[in-house]
Amino acid sequence: MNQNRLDLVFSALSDATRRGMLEQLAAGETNVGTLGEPYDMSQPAVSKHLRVLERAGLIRRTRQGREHRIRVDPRPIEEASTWIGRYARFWKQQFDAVDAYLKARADEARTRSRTKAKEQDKR
Amino acid sequence: MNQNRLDLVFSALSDATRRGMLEQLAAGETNVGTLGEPYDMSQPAVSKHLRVLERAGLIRRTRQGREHRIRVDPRPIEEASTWIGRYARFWKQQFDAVDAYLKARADEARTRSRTKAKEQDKR
DNA sequence: CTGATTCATAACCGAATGGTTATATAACTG
DNA sequence: CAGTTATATAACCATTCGGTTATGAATCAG
Repeated sequence: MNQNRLDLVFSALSDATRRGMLEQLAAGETNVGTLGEPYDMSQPAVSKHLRVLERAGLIRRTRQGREHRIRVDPRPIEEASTWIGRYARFWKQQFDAVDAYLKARADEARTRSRTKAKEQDKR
Repeated sequence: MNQNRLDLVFSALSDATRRGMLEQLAAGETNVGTLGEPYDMSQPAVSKHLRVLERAGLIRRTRQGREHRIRVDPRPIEEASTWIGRYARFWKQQFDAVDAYLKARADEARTRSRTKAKEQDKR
């Protein structure tokens, strides 16, 4: 399908191994072997995970002799964070609004609990 | 593989159709048919996308007659937002620190070059 | 009851995913 | 030079994914 950047980033982040690699890279750039050490998988499997992260633009690599130094490129993460953050904020706000509404209604009900009979809800 | 919650959420978000559905749901809860209208795909395909969102905990459904009312559950998105937000903030901070360092070094180099020029004058 | 509407499920298909082993390439080491 | 090390690539495999068509089940309308 039409794989845009956001698709690739979220897809790359959907694997715990790859998220772990990114977190490991937060401690500083390393080579491929070191990145793969924590995981019980073959070297080609590690190589594939890195290729996925690279295709998503989440890492960059530079050759230093026979080693590949891997470092994070924070820009695509920033993009994804923006999307998801905007969305999360919207729902937090919705939740807070409903919360405030319910609280207000509870207060109101308390103050005129004897005068009011029954409220009809809309929708 | 060992599919934890974060895996499922990011995986669900990695498809533009599903992200679109979530955005559509921000306008309020709807039924399955309405959710699928914007997309050029069969009804079972829509149903499958909803199942993916549901497995990830991103939506909830309630039956009303023959219709299914779909609404967002914002909690898993909040979780994902937390992970990615923390990560994005870390890298922004790193970037800012490097930026500040480079700027400081540039300033220092500027003053040093003036000093060096003076010393050469002395010679 | 009959027929239409809303949705899910089953069965299938091709492509992508995540893993493997085996092999290739390039750089370092003695 | 030969041997070791770091990494990628190829070929393969099972599973998942995103789509399809066909069918089923429940509810609504006349």
